[in-house]
Amino acid sequence: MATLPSVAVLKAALDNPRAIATKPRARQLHAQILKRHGLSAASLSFVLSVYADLGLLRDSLLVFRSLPCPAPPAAWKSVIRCYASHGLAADALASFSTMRALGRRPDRNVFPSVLKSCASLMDVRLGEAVHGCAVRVGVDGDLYTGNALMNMYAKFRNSGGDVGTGGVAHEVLDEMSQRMNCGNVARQMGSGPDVYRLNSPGQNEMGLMGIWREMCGQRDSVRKVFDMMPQRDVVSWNTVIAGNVQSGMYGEALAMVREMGNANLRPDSFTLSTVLPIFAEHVDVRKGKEIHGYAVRNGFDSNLFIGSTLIDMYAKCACVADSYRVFHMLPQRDGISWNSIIGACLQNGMFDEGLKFFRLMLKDDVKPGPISFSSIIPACSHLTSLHLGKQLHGYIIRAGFDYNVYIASSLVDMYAKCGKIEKAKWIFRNMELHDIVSWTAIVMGCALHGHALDAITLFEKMQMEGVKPTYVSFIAVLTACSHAGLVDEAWKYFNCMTQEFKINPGLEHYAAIADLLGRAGRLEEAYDFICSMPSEPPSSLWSPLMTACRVHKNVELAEKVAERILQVDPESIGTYVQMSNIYSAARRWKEAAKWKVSMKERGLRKKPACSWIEVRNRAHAFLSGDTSHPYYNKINEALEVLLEQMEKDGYKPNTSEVLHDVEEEQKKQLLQHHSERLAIAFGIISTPPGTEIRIIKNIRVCTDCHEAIKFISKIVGREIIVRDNSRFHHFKDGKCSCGDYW
DNA sequence: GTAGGGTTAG
Repeated sequence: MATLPSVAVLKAALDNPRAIATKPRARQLHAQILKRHGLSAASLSFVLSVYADLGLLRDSLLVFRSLPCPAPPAAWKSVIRCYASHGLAADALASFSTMRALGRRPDRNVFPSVLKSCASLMDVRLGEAVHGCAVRVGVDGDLYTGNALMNMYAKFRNSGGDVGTGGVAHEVLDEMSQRMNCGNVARQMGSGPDVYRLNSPGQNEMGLMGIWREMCGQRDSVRKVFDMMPQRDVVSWNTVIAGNVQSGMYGEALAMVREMGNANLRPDSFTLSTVLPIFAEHVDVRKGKEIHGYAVRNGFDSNLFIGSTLIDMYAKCACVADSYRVFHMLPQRDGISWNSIIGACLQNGMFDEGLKFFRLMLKDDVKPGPISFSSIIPACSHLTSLHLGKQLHGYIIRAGFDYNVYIASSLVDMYAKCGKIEKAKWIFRNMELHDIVSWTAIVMGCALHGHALDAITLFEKMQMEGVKPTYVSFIAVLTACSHAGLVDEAWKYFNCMTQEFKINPGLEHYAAIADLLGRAGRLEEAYDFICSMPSEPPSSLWSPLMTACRVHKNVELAEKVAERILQVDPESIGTYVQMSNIYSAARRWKEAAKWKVSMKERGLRKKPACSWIEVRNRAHAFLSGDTSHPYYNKINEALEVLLEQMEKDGYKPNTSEVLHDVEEEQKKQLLQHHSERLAIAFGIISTPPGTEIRIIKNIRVCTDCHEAIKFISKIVGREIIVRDNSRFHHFKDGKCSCGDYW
């Protein structure tokens, strides 16, 4: 049992309350003081300040409520500080109001907490009122108060048009003054300041002009406070610099870093981690490295904040190797360092590595937070790993993160990309709040699964709910139109985007329209449309048209397109392959061979068709004609049995898809062993009857396989879901969800 | 009183 503190210890504690560093010690002190000094307001408010310093909200409130009314100013200060440090801004402000209503004069120590609360509630008017109050009390020249003022005004300025949320605090105040008028403030405090916590957002009462005036005003407010401060420290400079960075005023921010020197202040770790994101955004590794060097010379490189900012900066500049180096050099790591290195991998398309770091993080006993999950779930989407995604989803639910908008959006995307569109829709429906990203994710999901009408309906519903479509969401809705052959709708959205929403169409939008025209067989129109682009079309825009030319057997246009592609991208493997295939399909073997030879001469190799399937948590990959799988014999046997039944049901192999100059029987054999058929046959023999089979393929399904899979789905009575490089096909009962349009 | 990591993209 701990011994009670002696009189000497107690005396020491009174001189230096910060020496009490633990909750039990604080409680001991509390008990001792009660024993020696009784319930005097002075001694209790001393205990209160100790509790508040330790951030013990409950204890602080208990002591506060036991104080005789009205409480001394020091007690108010402690409670306000405690509320503010717990992020309970509304409670902090309510207490501040009550304190003033009771005639307690605030001193300079209380303003930083109050101003911070105004900033976090984004309450511009209240913030200005508190500023006025600080001026009247005569503490606006105080260093801490000045710094807090600048921080607040910078936050207001950077919030852009979000001033409306300030209504929350207005309601607090309105309610406060009503209660004040009713008289019994002491009774309210008795029931605890919690009664002031509100959850309904207020309305924006300010007109556009008002907001505009406020914004212009705040541009200067930060600077005005800065200029008028009688003394400034590093924090003052850092605050203004951070404010500038957050509102995109990079030039001014960097100029101020240089100016700091004239004021005899050296940039510290705060300054550096504030300006580093500038170089990340501008992809300027050279300048970023200079800062890194400065950090090393000044011993800041082991700082966790600098570390994660550096990792992020290098990643954004595509220097992941440097991100790794910084990460491994860190003497210790927190959750954010891990999130940074995971994010660094994912931003650079290194999904497996990202997952590796995620596992190491767990092994290192660092608990993944919401941000870890919203970073790692997209890795499952990219790798189409439903198994892993489900596992993580389970973790997310257990941790209670499933209501986080970021995470929910990434889950919607993950399930859609892993073939589970119904699950994606279910999660979307159950989200309590839909932002533009979650809407876009579900619209895109529907588009990929060929649910074009759902996609369009959702896109319209989104706008009815007041969410403005963006660049990316138009890509999603155009993709939906493109996969369903909805040419008129696509044009409608394309025009609506440019004219109504003033969004400049990007490559992706052009690609969707061009792709659509091509698929619809309007090849010349597509060609002209691509040529109408304001800048030189890249090869990625032409290649869908090339595919369309192959599908619609238009050799002449294909030649024109090939020429355009090779102009911008002479190494385009796809073009050589496509041209060779197009000539083969036209039985112009000589020209086909010419393209193949010239491809070989350039040392270009075609990427092989590959299909894979997850069975019992393992991925099994198959190449076309692949005999290497341990169960190959069984797979082949299954394919034979299936083929027999398929032919009885009326399946006729479409050998025109085989672009080799070989005998008819051999062509059938080649078709029979396309990678997707091997994967499907393996799926049929290694999973329980009746369950769905999910295949992923790296290139488009050929028409013959598409036809064959329809028969197979009916014969085995199972749903077969095939994801190719652009969309999903759901085969069921002899039909495909794409309606044979893909 | 100041600082670091996140979701959607044919």
